[in-house]
Amino acid sequence: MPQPQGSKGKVTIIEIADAAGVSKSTVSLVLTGRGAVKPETRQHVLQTMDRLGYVYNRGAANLRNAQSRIVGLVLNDLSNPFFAEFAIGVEKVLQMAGYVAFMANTAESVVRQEQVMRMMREHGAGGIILCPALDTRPEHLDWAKAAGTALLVAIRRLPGADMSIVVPENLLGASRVTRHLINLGHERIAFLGGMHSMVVRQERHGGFLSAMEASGRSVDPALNLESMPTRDGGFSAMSAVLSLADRPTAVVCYNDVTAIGAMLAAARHGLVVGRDIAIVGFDDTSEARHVSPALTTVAVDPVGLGERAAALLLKQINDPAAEPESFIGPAHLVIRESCGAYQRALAAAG
Amino acid sequence: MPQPQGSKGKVTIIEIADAAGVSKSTVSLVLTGRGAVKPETRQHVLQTMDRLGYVYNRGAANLRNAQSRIVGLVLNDLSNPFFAEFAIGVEKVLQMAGYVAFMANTAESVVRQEQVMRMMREHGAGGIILCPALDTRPEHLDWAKAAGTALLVAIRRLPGADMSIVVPENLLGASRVTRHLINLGHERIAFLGGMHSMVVRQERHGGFLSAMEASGRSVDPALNLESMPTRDGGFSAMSAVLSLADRPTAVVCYNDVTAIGAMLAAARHGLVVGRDIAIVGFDDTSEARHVSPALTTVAVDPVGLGERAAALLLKQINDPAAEPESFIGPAHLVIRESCGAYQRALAAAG
DNA sequence: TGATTTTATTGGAACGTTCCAATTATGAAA
DNA sequence: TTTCATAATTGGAACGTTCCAATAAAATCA
Repeated sequence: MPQPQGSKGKVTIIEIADAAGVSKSTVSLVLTGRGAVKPETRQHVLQTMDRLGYVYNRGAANLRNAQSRIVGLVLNDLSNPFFAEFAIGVEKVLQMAGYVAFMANTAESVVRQEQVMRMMREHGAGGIILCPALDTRPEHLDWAKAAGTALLVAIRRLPGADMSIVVPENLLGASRVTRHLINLGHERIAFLGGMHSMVVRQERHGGFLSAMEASGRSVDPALNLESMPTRDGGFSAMSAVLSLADRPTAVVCYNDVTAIGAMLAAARHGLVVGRDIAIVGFDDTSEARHVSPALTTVAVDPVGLGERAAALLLKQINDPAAEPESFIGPAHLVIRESCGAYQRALAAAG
Repeated sequence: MPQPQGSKGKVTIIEIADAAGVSKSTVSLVLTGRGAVKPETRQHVLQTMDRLGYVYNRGAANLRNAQSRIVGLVLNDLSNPFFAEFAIGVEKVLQMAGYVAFMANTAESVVRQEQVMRMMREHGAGGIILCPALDTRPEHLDWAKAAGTALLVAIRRLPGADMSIVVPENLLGASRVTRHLINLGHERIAFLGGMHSMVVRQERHGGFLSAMEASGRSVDPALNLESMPTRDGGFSAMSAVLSLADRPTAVVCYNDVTAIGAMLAAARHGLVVGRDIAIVGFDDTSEARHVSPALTTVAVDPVGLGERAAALLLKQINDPAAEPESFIGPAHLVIRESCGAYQRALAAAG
């Protein structure tokens, strides 16, 4: 049985060498560009590769020199556009650096997270960017130090783990948007959404508290409500708030999706958001812009965070001795309609 | 200089063998589970691995048996939530099958697409799911047949390429939503958005035409407008339509994002969408639900398409001789407010 | 020209695994 | 027991690459 060219058994460096009449070492040299090889030889080898449809086997190469140029990206929730944009940023800089990325979605499951990270390691990932699933414990990540694998935690800070981190300025962002509401004259302000076990909530709620306290406002514990970080969660938390005897006049939400749920609930109760009640979110997802009234929120540039995370990881990979480093991404206020600032300005002008 | 355990040089099968007092072959057997090995031996080897922090080197293993369990996922636009959800579906079934996925975003660039596919191949991807960038030519994909790599095209059909395909029922979906408008009594209906070179547009426009013709409506070529498939594109195309002397009463848009742009333009012209004019989209992205008025559109279940694509690719990988296979995913009408059906029903009832 | 440096090329031993054929241990049948 | 069959285990040759030391060819210098 004759073997049709390139049908099954991949063509190797040796076949290239034979076909081009040189040694495999020479072919390797043109492949890696490391040694000195006569231009005409290089040319000839190159076109032989082209002719035979050669494809470089990095697995084999890595076996010897261990520099895989693969990194893993592990996301807790890809269905959230925030993480999708984060992924875009990560992938962009990796691609430019000649790396390729494994990607996995854990859907908040620590066991899936464990599985995919192991898988990625087995396949030779030289580093991993992890957006940790909800109840990830720092000790779950100890293998990284032991194995010398670069590991970077992003978006959700992992308390107690000393490694590189890329997160947005949750505290400052939340305190800014709260201060904005205070400046608009609100006294009773609620904080709504997210579960208290979430670090991100702790940070954002911390920012909320600090702004409240800085302005001398009192914080009513009845106005601090947890919920799942979903639209439905926001809806029911807001409904609960509205059934209170002493309603708040403004609500700071854990993130945009809970804020949108909260807006729905407010509308259902016959309130006009932005006039009868102020609602603000966090993240500035694209939905924030399109919802009606448009949502006042805090923008954190997920693409930029992704780029930063990737850049930091690459640095860590290339210099394993480097100290863990942190990047805290800026968070700026985006004023739209849901806080009522625009209406108030109109009223003031009129 | 002593070598601290597990610091740099990864621990190999041989070190496990030595530590456990067996041969590397035995270790390999417990690893692959292929041969017969005494339960107690297996146990002992297993815990030795655990103790020394062994991680399986699949690269090395693949060198010999070539079954990489890696597949690539190449997306033309991850920032579009539609593709993010598609990716979720793909990744889910891959993960369940014990595969790991490379992921890359081409941002509609064929050269990036070429690069990442080559990269993935070099890293041993056994198959690739490709959502092709805009002007991908079928001949760009010829390497796949030659190299025997499983390749599946998703979402955007590639005319002239005979390979497995997973796409939604664009034609039927568009004809359904058009028929819906016709049933609501509309006579002059425009088709708006997308460039005519896009296959998806051709299909959707085809569906539009077939519904129009089936109902005896005449189609005015002036009511067929191209635009970039973006919000801005939708906005300007809609503006152009509205400046026409003989305006349409309904507009079928290429997809949700152009439809949302069109809604903005209509509102800017003082029209109330759903009352003064009907606007419908395609895809049922999450924005469709949240925009106001909520967008009537066609849902195509991107997660399901992703799952199907992955399943099909795995099948193809495991049986390379199999014929190319196609899956055309269902597309069903989602009636919300922007088409005015609800108002019309109210009016009829009152 | 011959001696010397520089530039190109090359075999062969790794790298961490699997697989085959060969060997040894175990248990059942005689 | 001895004899077989069967179950466990093992050494060594692959797999496709890189790297090192060694060699061959070409260029430079006296």
